Amino acid sequence: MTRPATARIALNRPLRRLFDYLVPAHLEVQPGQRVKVPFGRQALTGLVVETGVEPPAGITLKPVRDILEDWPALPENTFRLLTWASDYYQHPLGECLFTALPPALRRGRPAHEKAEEHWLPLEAEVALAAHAHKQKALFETIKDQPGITSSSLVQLGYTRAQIRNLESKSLIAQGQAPRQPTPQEADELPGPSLSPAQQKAADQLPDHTDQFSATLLHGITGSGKTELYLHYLKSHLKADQQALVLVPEINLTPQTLARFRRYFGDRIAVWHSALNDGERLRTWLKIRNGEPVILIGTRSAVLLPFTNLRTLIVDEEHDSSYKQGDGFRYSGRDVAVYRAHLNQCPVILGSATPSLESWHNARQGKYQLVSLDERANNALPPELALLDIRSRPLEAGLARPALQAIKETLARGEQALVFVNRRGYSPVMMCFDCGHLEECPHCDTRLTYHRRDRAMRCHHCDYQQAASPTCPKCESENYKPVGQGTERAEETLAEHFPDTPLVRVDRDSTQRKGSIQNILKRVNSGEPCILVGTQMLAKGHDFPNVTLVVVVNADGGLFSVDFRAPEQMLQTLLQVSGRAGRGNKPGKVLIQTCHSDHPLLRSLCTGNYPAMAEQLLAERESGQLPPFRAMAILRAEASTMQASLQLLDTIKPMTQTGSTEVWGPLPAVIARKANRHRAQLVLNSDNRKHLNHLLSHLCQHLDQSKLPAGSKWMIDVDPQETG
DNA sequence: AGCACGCCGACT
DNA sequence: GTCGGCGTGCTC
Repeated sequence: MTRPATARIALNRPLRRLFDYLVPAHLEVQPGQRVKVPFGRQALTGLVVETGVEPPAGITLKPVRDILEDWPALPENTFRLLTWASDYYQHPLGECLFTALPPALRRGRPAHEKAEEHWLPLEAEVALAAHAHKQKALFETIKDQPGITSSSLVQLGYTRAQIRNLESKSLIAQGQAPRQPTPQEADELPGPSLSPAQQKAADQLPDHTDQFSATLLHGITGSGKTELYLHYLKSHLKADQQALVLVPEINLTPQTLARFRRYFGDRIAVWHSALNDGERLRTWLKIRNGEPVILIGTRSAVLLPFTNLRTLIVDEEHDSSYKQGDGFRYSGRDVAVYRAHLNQCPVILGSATPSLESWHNARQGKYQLVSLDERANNALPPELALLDIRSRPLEAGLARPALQAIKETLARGEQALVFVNRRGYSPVMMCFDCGHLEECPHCDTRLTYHRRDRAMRCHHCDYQQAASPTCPKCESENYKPVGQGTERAEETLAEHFPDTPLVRVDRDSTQRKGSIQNILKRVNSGEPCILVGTQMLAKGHDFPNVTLVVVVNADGGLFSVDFRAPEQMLQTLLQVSGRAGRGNKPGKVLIQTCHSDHPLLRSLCTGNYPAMAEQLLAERESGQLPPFRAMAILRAEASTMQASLQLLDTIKPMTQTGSTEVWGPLPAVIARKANRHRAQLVLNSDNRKHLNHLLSHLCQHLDQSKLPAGSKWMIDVDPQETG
């Protein structure tokens, strides 16, 4: 008796289980392949996990309806990577596997792209109605860049209707794409030239792209890490090989891209949240087909189905945005390291302020440490100084000496940057008579005041209301914003420096597409100005004429409940300090604080990150915190706090094993979000393997047990936010 | 997650 | 009498 052909299939559903199907004789399936299957009374796209399985007893299998293509959408190494990640992060396999597919393929669409439309001009000049500015501009763009694609035009702000309009007037037509340089030609483009210090670092980078190595590249701000990446890829990546460069979302600017394109031409491809479904599918197919792309991408790019990936680079590896904050809570950086291991290829982690995890790994010899401690172009490191603001009069947060320093900087024809560390300092409206603070009706948070549209918003749910001109409680008119938001700093600076342009950079002022580009262009013109802004200013940008950085308040991270706060504070402050003095003029950084004798701030002023990292690591070790132990958080939410705590209380006994210490259950720092009451149990283990097994058991148990209505739980492995 | 089934309140 | 609210249970 021969067994019928069967397949075990993963579905894009939050279910920690797989489903078995019969495979009809006329179909052939293999792991990683997309299939269409009946599920309840719906038809879903599934991914084959295993074939020839013994189905559980007492279940009548349904047959696979069809295959979507006869090749595996997920090649073996990508499949193995995701299987590992599903187990490591305790997230359902189906959802993990589907994150590696572009939206079109998740929905069961066919795996080929619509041909790209390329446009050519048919006339040399156009006679259009005088008011048709957009159409004229569109025509000019096509004339300047013959062969430009519809999607590029849409990105430039034109609409498909406008394109169709010009086509109907026979002014443009679809035509041949400009010839793409072949990989060989891209290979012949010159590489960047390196300074002696850069060359010395380059010589220490791994030689082989066919064996695993992990390198931590610690390069101070302005030392030219990107040149090193480019040089490395130029000299080691072969013409038929693929590479991945992971970057934080906000670092993926047209400037970064242009730098890579200069050396690799059209071998460069991008992957980030702003791509549309068509662009996603096209790039996904390129990668799946093994085209020798160098992909610049954000977090999720590490999950793409590369078939010949020979080098991984993680830029700004300390950046907390590499950790996904909901759903499949993976770390793009950590998955990249594992992927390099699976592929037997090098991974380079670069940062001016490496994460303590990576620093620890380097110290233990798991990663090779390569240091680049000279700035490029003979620029000097900035000089850092603390400015104690205890009992000094402040004007919207700025002390007299800080204002004086700004004045002197402007007088020299240079630019100043005022950095507002907004963590914990959102502009809140307060009544100065009765002390009333407006709270979100659905969350345990304060509402934040947005001057632009006079709105009060909650940053944790979608609640908003109009700002009242008087105190909602006592109707006093003495109702004003407190704290040091960028808007207030901007006002005061405008009063002090009426003749100097002020440039504000924060989420509000840069929401419009391309507005940050305009801002940067203006700053780079070099005219004296004052930049005022938040985190967005801290990273990556190169402002050659900024010679002074003022940090309005450095104290946010010193006494936080989150154990990562001091690390993140130092990283942010060093990154923003790195904006000063990148050109040929020396830079100065003034850090306002109420704790000028705090050892962390003192060592910050030395600018010596390795010493700071050692100090922070010593604290982590004495507290038995990561990276000295593995941490996972079991979070619960329910309609009451009591229900959340109770759920965790019943689970707690299961988590107490020899190698695991358990804290809690405790209410989360923001105990109520969108009317859900949240609590958590923190698990700490000396042994990552034990912790992983414990979590697997826990999931199994929780999946089987019936939870009270409305209760939910989730697991966060290597949590970034402990609140 | 969907989707259906199921058992109680306000509509023609 | 029924349309529809969302609680609960199941999906190979």
